[in-house]
Amino acid sequence: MSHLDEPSAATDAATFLRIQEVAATLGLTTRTIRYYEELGLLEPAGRSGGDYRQYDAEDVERLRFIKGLRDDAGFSLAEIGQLLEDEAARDRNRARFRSTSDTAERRAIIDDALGRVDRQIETLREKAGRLAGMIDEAESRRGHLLTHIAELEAGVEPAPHSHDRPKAIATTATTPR
Amino acid sequence: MSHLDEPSAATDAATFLRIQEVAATLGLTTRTIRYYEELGLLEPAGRSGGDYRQYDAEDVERLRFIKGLRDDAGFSLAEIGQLLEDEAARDRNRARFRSTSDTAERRAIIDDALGRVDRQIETLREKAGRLAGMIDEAESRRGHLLTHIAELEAGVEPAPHSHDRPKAIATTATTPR
DNA sequence: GCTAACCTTTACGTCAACGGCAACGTTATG
DNA sequence: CATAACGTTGCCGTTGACGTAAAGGTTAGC
Repeated sequence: MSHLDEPSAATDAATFLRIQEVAATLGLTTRTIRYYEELGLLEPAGRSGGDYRQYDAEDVERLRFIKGLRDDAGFSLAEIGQLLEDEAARDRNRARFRSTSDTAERRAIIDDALGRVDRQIETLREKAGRLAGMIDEAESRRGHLLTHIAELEAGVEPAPHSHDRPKAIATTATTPR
Repeated sequence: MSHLDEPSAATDAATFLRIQEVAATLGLTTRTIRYYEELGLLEPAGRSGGDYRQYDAEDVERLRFIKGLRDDAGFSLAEIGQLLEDEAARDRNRARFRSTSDTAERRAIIDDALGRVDRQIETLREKAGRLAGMIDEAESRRGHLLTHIAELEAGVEPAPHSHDRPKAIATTATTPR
């Protein structure tokens, strides 16, 4: 650590993480992180003198979000790329944002970002809705099972009811497996 | 579920669908359906004399459920296999269920199925919970953007703040979003 | 009973999402 | 300054989830 950074450099190195540390915190592999970068899903905050990737807290958050979209929401990396294209554009906007003093333009940029986030939220809500539908369906099946139990409890005789699966087709010799 | 089976079985063939019809109704390909069968995710109700697969309504429902688990919940086919191993076992149980008159045993079988369905529901709820968490997170980001807009509306002048990303090393990387 | 449209199995091809080397440079530490 | 531990790019391998084509057999309509 003989580099000349700053006079009061105590937490310098701590603010940046190397790829292995990031991978460990998030439960990913370094290969996966590099692959995501290769796909354009993220770009590390910086590089060291020897070209080591340096990640900051924002990068880690972004990766955590990506992992969530992958594991929790089940999106493909291509879809995730679509959802994040937004923020990538926003990152590029930040330079313009800082370089302009025009309040109207700043407002426009933020409005733009807001629209993108709203699209993200809607996409997630859509998925959550369909998932909720599936849960309802499963609970319906559960209720049906409970009904069957109730029938048994009521002392229903094992009558030879015939609402089971019909034998087969009547064309030719049916093959009962 | 189904009405009484009339002796006048004119809709015999109609109750069974061929693979292409199933694929069309569900928006799948025949290849996909055969592949799922190959993985043991389902088994068609029967075969015709010429070995054509014959699907009934229950099969279609099962396939729709599989598709939901894949698309809506984002499970892998292996995970889906785990979740359905349940129903596969239940199917096998149905034969025993019908063949026994022992109420206690019937009760045991249904209880077993109930436990499996409960596990399915819990798995789905878990996923829904994590998805809800992500939505909250996204909404939080949205709120933050609104705050920024409010600041602009309040007439905050573009002060030369210097908490942007430096080229190499930062002092305190508090990520303002 | 002929033909088109559908089905069967078998097998190889493909694309996404990584895993796992090799060959080499960088950083931390005794 | 030696050396282990970690990083870099590059490239090939693998697995999951199918697509696609071949070489036939089946079913439905005329």
